Amino acid sequence: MSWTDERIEKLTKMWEGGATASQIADELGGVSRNAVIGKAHRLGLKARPSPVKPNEKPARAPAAAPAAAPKKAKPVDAAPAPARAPEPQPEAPVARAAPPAPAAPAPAPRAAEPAAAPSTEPAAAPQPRIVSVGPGGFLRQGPGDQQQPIPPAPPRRLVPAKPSADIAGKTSLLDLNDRICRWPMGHPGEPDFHFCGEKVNPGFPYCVEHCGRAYQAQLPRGARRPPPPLPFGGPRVR
DNA sequence: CCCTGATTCGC
DNA sequence: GCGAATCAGG
Repeated sequence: MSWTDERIEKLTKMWEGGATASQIADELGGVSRNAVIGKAHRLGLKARPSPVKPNEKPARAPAAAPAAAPKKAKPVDAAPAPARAPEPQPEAPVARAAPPAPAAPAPAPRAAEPAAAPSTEPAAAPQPRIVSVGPGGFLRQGPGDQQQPIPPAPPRRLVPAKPSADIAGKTSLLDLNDRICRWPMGHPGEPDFHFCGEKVNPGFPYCVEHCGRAYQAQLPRGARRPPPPLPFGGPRVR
C-alpha cells in the first residue's frame, strides 16, 4: 500500500483526533502500526503522550555503557568510535567573557511579595481596585493584579465534559432504573447516545414496543425473515 | 504479556 | 520515503 493523499489525510485526521497508531493502521488497512507512526513522524505531526519517558535524553549515544552489553551487536557502527558526540556541554565556560548573563532563571519580576513583608502595617490596605474595560470588553487589570498560576489544564480529548445539548432531556445512563425502558438509542460514545426512557412493559427491561424488538418468537425453519436490526444498530460500520 | 509511541536504520 | 526492528514506559 502506498500513502495516497486520501490515506495521508485520514491518518492525519485520526492522529490529531487522538486515535492510536494501531487504530489508525487498522482503519487504513494494509499498513502496520509502525508504518503509521513512522509516517506520522515524517509528516511532522508528532507530539502525543508517549508512554516513554520524556526524561533524560542520552540521544542514542549510550557510549558510556557500563562495560557494554550490546544485546545485538549491530554489524554497523559496531565500533564505538571514541571520536563522537561533540555534545556541547553547557558547562565549561572556558574563555568566555561573562556579559550580564542572566544565568539563573531567578524569580522573574514578581509583582508583589506580601509573604515576606514584615511591614508593621497589616498587609495590603484594601485599595480600591482599578479596573477598566478595554476594547473588546475585557477587564483591564492593574499592575500586580495578574492572576498567575491558572493553568487552564487543556481538555484531555474527545470526551464531552458535560452532557451536550444533544442529550439534554434525553434519558442518560444515570437516569436508568427498572421502571423505564433501557433500550439504547444510537451508539454508545456518540454525543446523542441515550436510552428509550419509556415506561417499561412490567416485568421486562424495555417498553412494550422495544420488548417487541427484543423478544421475538422463533419462526419455523425456512420461514425465517431477515433479522431485525440489532440493538445499537448492529455492528459498527467502518 | 499486552498495550502505547519513539527511534533507528537498512532498504 | 518507507517500515520492521527495537526500545521503553504503562
